[in-house]
Amino acid sequence: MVTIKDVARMAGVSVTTVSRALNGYSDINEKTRLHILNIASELDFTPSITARRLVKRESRSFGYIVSSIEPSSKHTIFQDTLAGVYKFSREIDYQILIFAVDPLLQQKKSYLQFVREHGVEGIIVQGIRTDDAYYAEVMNSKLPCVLIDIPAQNVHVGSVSIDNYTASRDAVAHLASLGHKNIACINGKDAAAVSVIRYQGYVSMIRELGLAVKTEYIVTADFNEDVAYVKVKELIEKCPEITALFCASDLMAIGALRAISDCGRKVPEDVAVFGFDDILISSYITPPLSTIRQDFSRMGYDAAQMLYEILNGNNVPHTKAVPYEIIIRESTTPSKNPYKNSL
Amino acid sequence: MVTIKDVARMAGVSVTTVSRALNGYSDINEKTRLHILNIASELDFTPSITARRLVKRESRSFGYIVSSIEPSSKHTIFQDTLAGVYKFSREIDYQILIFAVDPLLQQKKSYLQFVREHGVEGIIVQGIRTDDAYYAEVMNSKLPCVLIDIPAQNVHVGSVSIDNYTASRDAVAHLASLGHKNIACINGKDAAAVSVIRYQGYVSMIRELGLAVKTEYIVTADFNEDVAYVKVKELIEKCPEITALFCASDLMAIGALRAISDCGRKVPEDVAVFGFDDILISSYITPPLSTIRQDFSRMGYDAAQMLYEILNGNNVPHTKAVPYEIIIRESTTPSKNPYKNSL
DNA sequence: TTGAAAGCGCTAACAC
DNA sequence: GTGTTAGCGCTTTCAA
Repeated sequence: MVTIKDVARMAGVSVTTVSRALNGYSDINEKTRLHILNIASELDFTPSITARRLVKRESRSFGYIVSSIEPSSKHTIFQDTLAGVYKFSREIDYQILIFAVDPLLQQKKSYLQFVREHGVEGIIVQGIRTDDAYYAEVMNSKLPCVLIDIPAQNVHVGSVSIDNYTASRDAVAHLASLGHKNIACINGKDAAAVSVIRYQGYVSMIRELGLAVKTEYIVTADFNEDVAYVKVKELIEKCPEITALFCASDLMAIGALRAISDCGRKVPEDVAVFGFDDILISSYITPPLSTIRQDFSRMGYDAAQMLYEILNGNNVPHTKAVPYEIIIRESTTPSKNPYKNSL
Repeated sequence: MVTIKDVARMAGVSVTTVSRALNGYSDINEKTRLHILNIASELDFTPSITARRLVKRESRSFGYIVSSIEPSSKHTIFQDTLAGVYKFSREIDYQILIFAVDPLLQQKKSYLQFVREHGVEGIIVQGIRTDDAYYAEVMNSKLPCVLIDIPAQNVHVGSVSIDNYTASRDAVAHLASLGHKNIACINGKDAAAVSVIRYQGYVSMIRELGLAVKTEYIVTADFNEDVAYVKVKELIEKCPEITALFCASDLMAIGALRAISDCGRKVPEDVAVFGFDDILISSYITPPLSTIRQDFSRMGYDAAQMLYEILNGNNVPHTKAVPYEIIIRESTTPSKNPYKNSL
């Protein structure tokens, strides 16, 4: 390993001078600087980030804390968000350390231990629920932190998400514009912040439309496809007058699609189905799903950026609503699916 | 920040003794050890990994090098592999540093610089092609390295993948067992090692079955859905006698599905389609795709494990074939799709 | 404009 | 068993 010492020796200057030359200080003779740079590249010198970290007492690293990295997840949310986080981190030359709060990997370390031993400067948190122990730990520490999809903020905490409330209202309004009056809501779970907000959006638009909010039209399915299948089947049997479903996730919407089909109803003719997320499957399934598209890569990028600003004490809003898109496909509108004709 | 010095002072011992107590050395009085441990936990002391790295000159970290992190990828390969890599790394208490060789993030750093400045002890490489500049760099350096899906090995390089050759033969044999004689091959690209091998498997089984290998039955589509659509459309029009397609990836198979449908043919009745990978969409699309399932999480795990062994100079095979699974769905067999009846 | 010296937080000989 | 000393590779006062 070639160190700064080797460069200094070869260049016939002190270590200090090499350090200054390499870090672009101005109080150095241009000739010496060039000379040192030459030697350094000749020797193929790369400074040790570890040594620099130790002396500067800054790690230039962020933690990316996720509830778990599922090996065979049905969506690419983790990977998309990470892509965004990675992109911004790279721009500011920060490193990302992943920390999965996975009960399966029996937790030897607490989140705080992890953060401290690596000297992580801030963290981005995703996929954690408000009733999670880690959530409290994060909120109570004073480490700069940006939450994705959890609307909490204080002096060191920010949050990034789409405007779930308005998006849900948009979805319900779309269903109503198609003539639907009996619109059910398939929600996730109460411990998920987004669930609550999407539910509120649903209720508010139902009311605004002059429709009644019926408790039997509202079920929760834990963001799970199979649970949704069961719950929607029950729902359709109990309330056959329902002609539209607003689902708080695509996965649940896909379960609903199956349930409706198994009840002998057709989508969208008998029952229209609206999802949330626009995961990959949604455009490939039959019928393709109308949904709210979330740009997780963008959310990751913006989260990392906000974290950087908070870290540097810059006065920026600690909350950010990333744009979303309402995607209309055949699960709510008359079909033009080319497959229909050929199969 | 509480350091080992603070603990030493509070415990009334030397820094060395604290270090020894904390690292479980035996040459230390049990009483002192307990005392120090108490003080340490009282003070909420967490050792600095950075400092330890510097002095021990080992980073306990692996690089995970990918061609790019696509924000909206159509598969979860990156995330699945990372999950596996992460899992093993956690078991041995190593850190993962991601390095995306993304032309879009204009490369300020070379892979070697990255590796050296972080003192990464070994790397796992995925999604890189053999004509990639990084590939050569990796092979020429002597850093321990495990490649996923590239069959290269030497004293410091290992590789992990499924047995692509046999898997391809299985796929073709399956198609033949259904009575198909005119089986085309939709391949990826020659620079991808797996492409070449899958092609060889195809050819070998076609020959073994006593069928003719026809060059016009073999097209490449760059692992791309839309390219596959165009190529397959051409193919079907030119060679209408073809009744089965072996595709080197699910994505291309999905493009093929569309192409066949647009040619007025039906899958699987007129043309059977076989894919490769078993990405998520494949089971949700209509008709669901027969394919070879690859367990990327397992590949990531095994790759990390092999890397660890190589690193430690253990005498293990530098090549590993992870089990695959042949998945038969309706794109090659008569349909039982519940959707069919309801839509 | 340059260098000497101190030190970041930790580990590892070596002595006691 | 425990402490002293040196040092990992780098940055940063402070002097010269």
